[in-house]
Amino acid sequence: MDYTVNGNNIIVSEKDFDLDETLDCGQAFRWKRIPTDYDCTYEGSFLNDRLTVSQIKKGEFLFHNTTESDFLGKWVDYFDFETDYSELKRRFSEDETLSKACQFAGGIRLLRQNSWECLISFIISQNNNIPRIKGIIDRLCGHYNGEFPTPQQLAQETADSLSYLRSGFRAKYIVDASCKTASGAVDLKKIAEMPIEDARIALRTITGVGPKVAECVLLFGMHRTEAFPVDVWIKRVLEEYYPGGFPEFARENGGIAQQYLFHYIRSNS
DNA sequence: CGCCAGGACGCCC
DNA sequence: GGGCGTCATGGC
Repeated sequence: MDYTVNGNNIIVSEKDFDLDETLDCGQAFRWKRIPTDYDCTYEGSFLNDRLTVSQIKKGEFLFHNTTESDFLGKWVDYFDFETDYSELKRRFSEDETLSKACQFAGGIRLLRQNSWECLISFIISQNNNIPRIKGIIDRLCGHYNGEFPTPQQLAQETADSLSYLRSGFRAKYIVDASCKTASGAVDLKKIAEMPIEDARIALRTITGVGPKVAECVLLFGMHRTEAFPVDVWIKRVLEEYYPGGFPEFARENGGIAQQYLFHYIRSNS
Protein backbone atom coordinates (compact mmCIF):
# COMPACT_ATOMS: atom_id res chain seq x y z
CA MET A 1 0.00 0.00 0.00
CA ASP A 2 1.19 3.47 -0.92
CA TYR A 3 -0.43 6.74 -0.04
CA THR A 4 -0.03 10.44 -0.63
CA VAL A 5 -1.56 13.40 1.15
CA ASN A 6 -3.54 15.60 -1.21
CA GLY A 7 -4.99 18.62 0.59
CA ASN A 8 -7.69 17.32 2.94
CA ASN A 9 -7.66 13.93 1.29
CA ILE A 10 -5.52 10.83 1.20
CA ILE A 11 -4.87 9.06 -2.07
CA VAL A 12 -4.22 5.36 -1.63
CA SER A 13 -2.74 2.92 -4.09
CA GLU A 14 -3.33 -0.77 -3.33
CA LYS A 15 -3.86 -3.32 -6.08
CA ASP A 16 -5.24 -6.04 -3.81
CA PHE A 17 -8.28 -3.98 -2.90
CA ASP A 18 -11.67 -3.44 -4.45
CA LEU A 19 -14.22 -1.29 -2.67
CA ASP A 20 -17.35 -3.10 -3.88
CA GLU A 21 -15.90 -6.52 -3.19
CA THR A 22 -14.70 -5.59 0.29
CA LEU A 23 -17.54 -3.42 1.58
CA ASP A 24 -20.46 -5.26 0.00
CA CYS A 25 -19.56 -8.90 0.47
CA GLY A 26 -21.49 -9.52 3.67
CA GLN A 27 -18.74 -8.99 6.23
CA ALA A 28 -19.86 -5.47 7.22
CA PHE A 29 -23.34 -3.98 7.08
CA ARG A 30 -22.97 -0.27 7.79
CA TRP A 31 -21.40 0.91 4.53
CA LYS A 32 -23.65 2.69 2.06
CA ARG A 33 -22.88 3.03 -1.61
CA ILE A 34 -23.66 6.57 -2.72
CA PRO A 35 -23.83 7.89 -6.28
CA THR A 36 -20.82 9.91 -7.42
CA ASP A 37 -18.70 10.36 -10.52
CA TYR A 38 -16.12 7.90 -9.21
CA ASP A 39 -16.15 4.15 -9.88
CA CYS A 40 -17.92 3.85 -6.57
CA THR A 41 -18.14 5.70 -3.27
CA TYR A 42 -19.08 4.44 0.17
CA GLU A 43 -20.03 6.20 3.38
CA GLY A 44 -19.71 4.42 6.66
CA SER A 45 -17.98 4.25 9.96
CA PHE A 46 -15.73 2.28 12.20
CA LEU A 47 -16.73 2.75 15.84
CA ASN A 48 -17.63 6.42 15.79
CA ASP A 49 -15.24 7.54 13.09
CA ARG A 50 -17.08 8.33 9.89
CA LEU A 51 -15.50 7.95 6.48
CA THR A 52 -16.30 8.62 2.85
CA VAL A 53 -14.08 6.64 0.51
CA SER A 54 -14.08 6.40 -3.27
CA GLN A 55 -12.53 4.06 -5.77
CA ILE A 56 -11.06 6.37 -8.39
CA LYS A 57 -10.01 3.53 -10.64
CA LYS A 58 -8.85 -0.04 -10.21
CA GLY A 59 -6.40 -0.10 -7.31
CA GLU A 60 -6.65 3.59 -6.49
CA PHE A 61 -8.70 5.18 -3.74
CA LEU A 62 -9.63 8.53 -2.29
CA PHE A 63 -10.18 8.89 1.44
CA HIS A 64 -12.23 12.08 1.72
CA ASN A 65 -11.46 14.66 4.42
CA THR A 66 -9.02 12.39 6.17
CA THR A 67 -5.91 13.54 7.99
CA GLU A 68 -2.70 11.60 7.68
CA SER A 69 -2.77 10.75 11.37
CA ASP A 70 -6.36 9.45 11.17
CA PHE A 71 -5.45 7.44 8.12
CA LEU A 72 -2.40 5.88 9.74
CA GLY A 73 -4.00 5.55 13.15
CA LYS A 74 -7.36 4.13 12.15
CA TRP A 75 -8.00 3.27 8.55
CA VAL A 76 -4.76 1.42 7.78
CA ASP A 77 -5.71 -0.99 10.52
CA TYR A 78 -9.39 -1.22 9.61
CA PHE A 79 -8.68 -2.04 5.96
CA ASP A 80 -5.85 -4.38 6.97
CA PHE A 81 -3.42 -2.50 4.72
CA GLU A 82 -0.39 -3.93 6.50
CA THR A 83 -1.21 -7.46 5.39
CA ASP A 84 0.18 -8.58 2.05
CA TYR A 85 -2.79 -10.10 0.24
CA SER A 86 -0.71 -10.81 -2.87
CA GLU A 87 1.37 -13.20 -0.83
CA LEU A 88 -1.76 -14.76 0.70
CA LYS A 89 -3.35 -15.30 -2.71
CA ARG A 90 -0.10 -16.67 -4.11
CA ARG A 91 -0.12 -19.35 -1.43
CA PHE A 92 -3.85 -20.06 -1.87
CA SER A 93 -3.35 -20.50 -5.61
CA GLU A 94 -1.57 -23.78 -4.99
CA ASP A 95 -5.13 -25.10 -4.83
CA GLU A 96 -7.07 -25.08 -8.09
CA THR A 97 -10.47 -23.98 -6.78
CA LEU A 98 -8.99 -21.34 -4.50
CA SER A 99 -6.90 -20.07 -7.37
CA LYS A 100 -10.04 -19.46 -9.43
CA ALA A 101 -11.80 -17.84 -6.50
CA CYS A 102 -8.87 -15.47 -5.92
CA GLN A 103 -8.86 -14.48 -9.56
CA PHE A 104 -12.58 -13.91 -9.50
CA ALA A 105 -12.76 -11.65 -6.44
CA GLY A 106 -9.16 -10.82 -5.59
CA GLY A 107 -10.04 -7.41 -4.18
CA ILE A 108 -11.62 -8.69 -1.00
CA ARG A 109 -9.83 -7.74 2.20
CA LEU A 110 -10.72 -8.92 5.69
CA LEU A 111 -11.80 -5.80 7.59
CA ARG A 112 -10.60 -5.47 11.18
CA GLN A 113 -13.97 -4.64 12.69
CA ASN A 114 -15.09 -4.04 16.25
CA SER A 115 -15.98 -7.25 18.07
CA TRP A 116 -19.04 -5.88 19.85
CA GLU A 117 -20.58 -4.44 16.70
CA CYS A 118 -19.82 -7.71 14.93
CA LEU A 119 -21.45 -9.76 17.64
CA ILE A 120 -24.72 -7.85 17.42
CA SER A 121 -24.58 -7.65 13.62
CA PHE A 122 -24.15 -11.38 13.13
CA ILE A 123 -26.78 -12.23 15.72
CA ILE A 124 -29.09 -10.15 13.54
CA SER A 125 -27.81 -11.89 10.41
CA GLN A 126 -29.16 -15.33 11.31
CA ASN A 127 -31.84 -16.66 8.98
CA ASN A 128 -31.94 -13.23 7.38
CA ASN A 129 -30.90 -11.57 4.14
CA ILE A 130 -28.32 -8.86 3.67
CA PRO A 131 -30.65 -5.95 2.73
CA ARG A 132 -32.81 -6.60 5.76
CA ILE A 133 -29.79 -7.01 8.05
CA LYS A 134 -28.61 -3.59 6.90
CA GLY A 135 -32.05 -2.12 7.51
CA ILE A 136 -32.22 -3.40 11.07
CA ILE A 137 -28.72 -2.13 11.91
CA ASP A 138 -29.56 1.18 10.28
CA ARG A 139 -32.64 1.56 12.50
CA LEU A 140 -30.55 0.56 15.52
CA CYS A 141 -27.86 3.18 14.91
CA GLY A 142 -30.46 5.74 13.88
CA HIS A 143 -31.83 5.42 17.39
CA TYR A 144 -28.44 6.49 18.80
CA ASN A 145 -27.53 9.51 16.67
CA GLY A 146 -26.11 7.35 13.92
CA GLU A 147 -23.61 5.68 16.22
CA PHE A 148 -23.52 2.06 17.20
CA PRO A 149 -24.93 1.68 20.73
CA THR A 150 -22.71 0.45 23.56
CA PRO A 151 -23.39 -2.77 25.50
CA GLN A 152 -24.46 -0.62 28.46
CA GLN A 153 -27.00 1.23 26.35
CA LEU A 154 -28.46 -1.90 24.80
CA ALA A 155 -28.50 -3.76 28.11
CA GLN A 156 -31.22 -1.37 29.28
CA GLU A 157 -33.55 -2.53 26.52
CA THR A 158 -36.00 -5.41 26.33
CA ALA A 159 -37.26 -7.42 23.40
CA ASP A 160 -40.39 -5.25 23.52
CA SER A 161 -38.57 -1.92 23.60
CA LEU A 162 -36.53 -3.06 20.61
CA SER A 163 -39.65 -3.68 18.53
CA TYR A 164 -38.83 -0.61 16.43
CA LEU A 165 -35.97 -2.65 14.93
CA ARG A 166 -38.45 -5.18 13.48
CA SER A 167 -35.74 -7.77 14.09
CA GLY A 168 -38.26 -10.45 14.98
CA PHE A 169 -37.17 -13.32 17.23
CA ARG A 170 -33.60 -11.95 17.28
CA ALA A 171 -34.48 -9.08 19.66
CA LYS A 172 -34.24 -11.30 22.72
CA TYR A 173 -30.84 -12.52 21.52
CA ILE A 174 -29.62 -8.91 21.23
CA VAL A 175 -30.73 -8.24 24.80
CA ASP A 176 -29.01 -11.36 26.12
CA ALA A 177 -25.76 -10.51 24.32
CA SER A 178 -25.91 -6.96 25.66
CA CYS A 179 -26.57 -7.92 29.26
CA LYS A 180 -23.83 -10.53 29.28
CA THR A 181 -21.35 -8.13 27.68
CA ALA A 182 -22.28 -5.18 29.89
CA SER A 183 -22.02 -7.27 33.06
CA GLY A 184 -18.68 -8.75 32.06
CA ALA A 185 -20.06 -12.29 31.96
CA VAL A 186 -18.85 -12.18 28.37
CA ASP A 187 -15.54 -10.36 27.92
CA LEU A 188 -14.94 -9.83 24.22
CA LYS A 189 -11.38 -8.55 24.71
CA LYS A 190 -10.42 -11.67 26.61
CA ILE A 191 -12.25 -13.94 24.21
CA ALA A 192 -10.27 -12.43 21.34
CA GLU A 193 -7.05 -13.68 22.97
CA MET A 194 -8.26 -17.13 23.97
CA PRO A 195 -7.35 -20.40 22.25
CA ILE A 196 -9.94 -20.60 19.53
CA GLU A 197 -11.86 -23.56 20.91
CA ASP A 198 -12.27 -21.80 24.29
CA ALA A 199 -13.31 -18.64 22.47
CA ARG A 200 -16.02 -20.54 20.59
CA ILE A 201 -17.39 -21.98 23.82
CA ALA A 202 -17.36 -18.56 25.53
CA LEU A 203 -19.21 -16.87 22.67
CA ARG A 204 -21.80 -19.60 22.58
CA THR A 205 -22.83 -18.94 26.17
CA ILE A 206 -24.87 -16.14 24.58
CA THR A 207 -28.37 -17.22 23.60
CA GLY A 208 -28.66 -16.91 19.85
CA VAL A 209 -24.97 -17.47 19.18
CA GLY A 210 -24.44 -20.83 17.54
CA PRO A 211 -21.55 -22.24 15.48
CA LYS A 212 -21.99 -19.93 12.50
CA VAL A 213 -22.39 -16.65 14.39
CA ALA A 214 -19.51 -17.49 16.76
CA GLU A 215 -17.28 -18.18 13.78
CA CYS A 216 -18.26 -14.88 12.13
CA VAL A 217 -17.52 -12.91 15.30
CA LEU A 218 -14.12 -14.59 15.57
CA LEU A 219 -13.28 -13.95 11.94
CA PHE A 220 -14.75 -10.52 11.27
CA GLY A 221 -14.67 -9.00 14.76
CA MET A 222 -11.50 -10.52 16.21
CA HIS A 223 -9.49 -11.11 13.07
CA ARG A 224 -9.01 -14.77 13.90
CA THR A 225 -8.17 -15.76 10.34
CA GLU A 226 -8.33 -19.47 11.16
CA ALA A 227 -12.05 -19.15 11.96
CA PHE A 228 -14.10 -20.71 9.18
CA PRO A 229 -17.83 -19.89 9.03
CA VAL A 230 -19.77 -22.60 7.23
CA ASP A 231 -23.12 -21.67 5.71
CA VAL A 232 -25.10 -23.38 2.97
CA TRP A 233 -22.86 -21.91 0.27
CA ILE A 234 -19.57 -22.95 1.85
CA LYS A 235 -21.06 -26.33 2.63
CA ARG A 236 -21.72 -26.71 -1.08
CA VAL A 237 -18.11 -25.71 -1.89
CA LEU A 238 -16.77 -28.25 0.60
CA GLU A 239 -18.92 -31.07 -0.76
CA GLU A 240 -18.26 -30.25 -4.39
CA TYR A 241 -14.56 -29.35 -4.40
CA TYR A 242 -13.10 -30.67 -1.14
CA PRO A 243 -14.60 -34.10 -0.44
CA GLY A 244 -11.31 -35.08 1.18
CA GLY A 245 -11.30 -32.04 3.45
CA PHE A 246 -10.17 -28.44 3.15
CA PRO A 247 -6.42 -28.28 2.33
CA GLU A 248 -4.24 -28.17 5.43
CA PHE A 249 -1.90 -25.49 4.12
CA ALA A 250 -4.74 -22.95 3.80
CA ARG A 251 -6.31 -23.49 7.21
CA GLU A 252 -4.41 -20.89 9.21
CA ASN A 253 -6.00 -18.32 6.90
CA GLY A 254 -9.08 -20.39 6.20
CA GLY A 255 -11.40 -17.51 6.98
CA ILE A 256 -9.87 -15.32 4.29
CA ALA A 257 -9.99 -18.19 1.82
CA GLN A 258 -13.61 -18.64 2.80
CA GLN A 259 -14.36 -15.06 1.78
CA TYR A 260 -13.00 -15.62 -1.72
CA LEU A 261 -14.83 -18.94 -2.03
CA PHE A 262 -18.11 -17.52 -0.74
CA HIS A 263 -18.09 -14.73 -3.30
CA TYR A 264 -16.99 -17.09 -6.05
CA ILE A 265 -19.64 -19.77 -5.56
CA ARG A 266 -22.47 -17.30 -5.00
CA SER A 267 -21.74 -15.26 -8.08
CA ASN A 268 -21.43 -18.33 -10.26
CA SER A 269 -24.63 -20.10 -9.25
C1' DC B 1 -50.00 -17.99 -1.57
C1' DG B 2 -45.28 -20.32 -0.61
C1' DC B 3 -40.38 -19.90 -0.50
C1' DC B 4 -36.14 -18.18 1.10
C1' DA B 5 -32.73 -15.33 3.65
C1' DG B 6 -24.62 -15.75 5.58
C1' DG B 7 -29.15 -19.98 11.93
C1' DA B 8 -30.24 -21.28 16.56
C1' DC B 9 -33.23 -23.44 19.82
C1' DG B 10 -36.10 -27.00 21.82
C1' DC B 11 -37.66 -31.27 21.60
C1' DC B 12 -37.70 -35.75 19.74
C1' DC B 13 -35.78 -40.28 19.25
C1' DG C 1 -25.78 -36.91 18.61
C1' DG C 2 -28.50 -36.24 14.31
C1' DG C 3 -33.24 -34.82 12.46
C1' DC C 4 -36.97 -31.52 12.28
C1' DG C 5 -40.46 -27.91 13.33
C1' DT C 6 -40.41 -23.29 14.89
C1' DC C 7 -39.06 -18.73 15.35
C1' DA C 8 -40.37 -12.71 12.91
C1' DT C 9 -39.94 -10.09 9.00
C1' DG C 10 -39.90 -8.76 4.26
C1' DG C 11 -38.90 -9.36 -0.74
C1' DC C 12 -39.90 -12.07 -4.57
